[in-house]
Amino acid sequence: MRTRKPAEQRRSEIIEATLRLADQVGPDRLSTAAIASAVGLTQAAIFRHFPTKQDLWQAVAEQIGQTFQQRWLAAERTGESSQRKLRCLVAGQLELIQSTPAIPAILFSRELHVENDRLRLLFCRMMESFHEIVTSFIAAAQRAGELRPDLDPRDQAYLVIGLVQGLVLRWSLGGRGFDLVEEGTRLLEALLGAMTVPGDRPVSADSRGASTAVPGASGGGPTAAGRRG
Amino acid sequence: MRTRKPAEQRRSEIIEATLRLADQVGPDRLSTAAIASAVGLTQAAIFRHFPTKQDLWQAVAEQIGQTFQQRWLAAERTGESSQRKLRCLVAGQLELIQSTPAIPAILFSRELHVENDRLRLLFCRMMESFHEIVTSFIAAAQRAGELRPDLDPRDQAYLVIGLVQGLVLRWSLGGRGFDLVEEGTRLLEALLGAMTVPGDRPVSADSRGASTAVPGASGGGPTAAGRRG
DNA sequence: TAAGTTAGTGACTAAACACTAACTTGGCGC
DNA sequence: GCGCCAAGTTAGTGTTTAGTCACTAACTTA
Repeated sequence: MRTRKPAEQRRSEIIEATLRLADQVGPDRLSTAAIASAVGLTQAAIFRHFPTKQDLWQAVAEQIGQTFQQRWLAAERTGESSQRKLRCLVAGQLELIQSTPAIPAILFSRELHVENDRLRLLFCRMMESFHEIVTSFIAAAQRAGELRPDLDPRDQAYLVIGLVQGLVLRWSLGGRGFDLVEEGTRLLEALLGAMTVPGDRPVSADSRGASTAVPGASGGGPTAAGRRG
Repeated sequence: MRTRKPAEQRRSEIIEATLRLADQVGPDRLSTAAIASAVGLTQAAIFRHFPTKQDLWQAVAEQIGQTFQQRWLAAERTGESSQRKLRCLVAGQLELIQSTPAIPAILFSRELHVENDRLRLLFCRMMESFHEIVTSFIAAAQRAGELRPDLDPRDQAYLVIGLVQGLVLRWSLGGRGFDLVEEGTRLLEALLGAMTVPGDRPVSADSRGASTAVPGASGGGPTAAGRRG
């Protein structure tokens, strides 16, 4: 018994270690023993803080959910144009995933869904929330004349989400050989290009250079080295 | 020991059972014992046909790959317009996934990738092949004036793939509460709408009614039933 | 400083796992 | 109808897993 810490601190240490290891060995392959040794405890100590392993996953998922929602609110609060807000939202999402790659690993892991219905529903609601926000941004951009008004914003929102998810899967399968945020903003530009009348892109044209330096997305983190023009 | 079958037949029986069960319990949670009892053998018998479990997964993955490529070639061979070919391709992909839901489960499962690099590379190449085909269809449609020529076909292809993958994830997380092909063709229509100049959609307009009745896509049978001319 | 609480340990369990080896038998060619 | 061999069985192996339990050291407070 080396150090002794308050339960709350240990809890978050365990959650953090779980997130880190889930990426390395896979969520379902991850054993309590591996988590314990990463934190610097015995395996039994894990069960003092989480009665079962499922409870640990639940806590991990809730933390992910909170982090996501925080980001989304930040994107919503920026006083930018709706189209820029959308760029900010997508870039933020990709940044978060790039800095915590266990998120797609857990999200994609069918193991967790099979044995933990609560977890599946939690992720399902998260996706729905995200869809609602994207839809609202697109609808606002349409009303503001920034995007073609003849397309259903809810369907277009699914396209944006699919862009993110497809990109993350490709990034994940391909050994993470490219910068997620960079490629994502490029692809979003391609989609926004399609959602704009040809030869008439007032917002996307003059903001293309600044689109990567999204407010609230840089912030000194390991990713997003400020490259604004 | 009831019946005794030739090895090749047993092999495919085991592969089929593995695919079926991988969906139900999750690819990594799936044990050789469960596979054996599903086929009607003892657990040890599995290892007569596959030296290790990884070899079994390899065989499963190769079968999936072959089925996919067969479908893609079928879409390529239809004498339709490029835009219709694209619809056919996406619908076929979604049909295959709907009839074999273990495919995304295996594809998404990070477990398998972590311990089996060959498998990851195989899926990676499959995705690249798919991307190439979609790109070629889009480029051809642009040349034929069916789609806006001012968008990069490779990026647009990634959007199409993202559409499929995002949709499948949503379908998977949401307990498969909707028809994958139906929702997919609807969403593809939304994307094609964006890829077309507003008020000028010659191909998508007159083919919208027939777009769900894609050749080789409907059919009563589970897979590619007879597709007339 | 004594009493109570809490974080952590070490040694354990029962089940599940992939995989092996020696043995047995069904079905084929002849 | 007989011999042979591949398909299949029985009975294991060693390892890994989540979870338990009795115990103890450290912190808190009256």
